[in-house]
Amino acid sequence: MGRSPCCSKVGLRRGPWSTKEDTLLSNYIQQHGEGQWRSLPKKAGLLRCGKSCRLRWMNYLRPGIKRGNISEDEEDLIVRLHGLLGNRWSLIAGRLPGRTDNEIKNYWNTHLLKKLKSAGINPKPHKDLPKPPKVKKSEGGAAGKKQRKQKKAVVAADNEKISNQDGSKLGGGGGGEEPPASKSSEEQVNNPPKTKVYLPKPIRVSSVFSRTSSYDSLASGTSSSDGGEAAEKAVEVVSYVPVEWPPLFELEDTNYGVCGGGEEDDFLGGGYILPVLHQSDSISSDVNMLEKVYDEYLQLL
DNA sequence: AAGCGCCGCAACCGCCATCTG
DNA sequence: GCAGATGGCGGTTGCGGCGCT
Repeated sequence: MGRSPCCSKVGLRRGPWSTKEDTLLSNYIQQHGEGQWRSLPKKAGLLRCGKSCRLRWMNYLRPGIKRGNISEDEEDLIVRLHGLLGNRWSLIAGRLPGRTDNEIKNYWNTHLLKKLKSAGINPKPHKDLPKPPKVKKSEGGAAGKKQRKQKKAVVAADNEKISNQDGSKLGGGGGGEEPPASKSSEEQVNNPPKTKVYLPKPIRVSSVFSRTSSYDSLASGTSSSDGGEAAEKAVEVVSYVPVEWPPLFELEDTNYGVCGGGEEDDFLGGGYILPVLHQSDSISSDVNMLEKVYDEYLQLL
């Protein structure tokens, strides 16, 4: 590659992971939890750098990871989220339970980019979108790394919430992702993070729009990233034209659908994409959460 | 069957934010 | 306030598989 190895230490293995290495890593993390990636390889008996271990775990070994077979609905959502968020793959991945940022990034670069281009659309990478401000330093001071873990745990907690409510039907995805070392959701409730940016909650969504409507909407302006102004962006975002609700997914998606419908906010174009929960208050809280998410983004943009 | 080129994906790298001492 | 450690993210690379000639 011509680059220097990420780890100064020589003698570390690189390249594809063997099943034995996977097993070692999985076993270690199951026993000791995530974290301490630097020291993890040594403790786990792996000749890998910590970063490599983390990547392998996050993208492949973590429970609940879905591999391949990205559905049209997921694809549609990716396109739409990319229109909204740009190349913030981790955020996009957060909306797709079981999908990793790496996978989505690859899928975008290999499939969707071509698809969009072949459709006469030139989706710009939205690099010129103003980056959302990073999460401010913790106000408590001592929050520290815990807060970052909390940030992650919020997602996990949300996933858990969903899975608890719908019986963990998310294909082992969002609900299945349970960072062993993350704080309990209880703790999240007691110590809500004071982050400015709400991490998107991985949810399973139905496609609110036809394929063409997504691509069309992209073509019609979402990709016009040169503007980049907040209002413009907002207009672009809400310029998606909703179509009639598609039938809810079968099986694992039976509990997810689309709420709203452009009555209030047009997050992701015309309707909230929300888990259809059984508890009405949960619905409203999620609506509020998404409102916050979207409002935050509008402000940031 | 062999050679070649393309494509997809796993993995790596650099950079940045944050925490800790 | 500073430096080192750690974790996370996005961009990029390179290998292997596959199809075409």
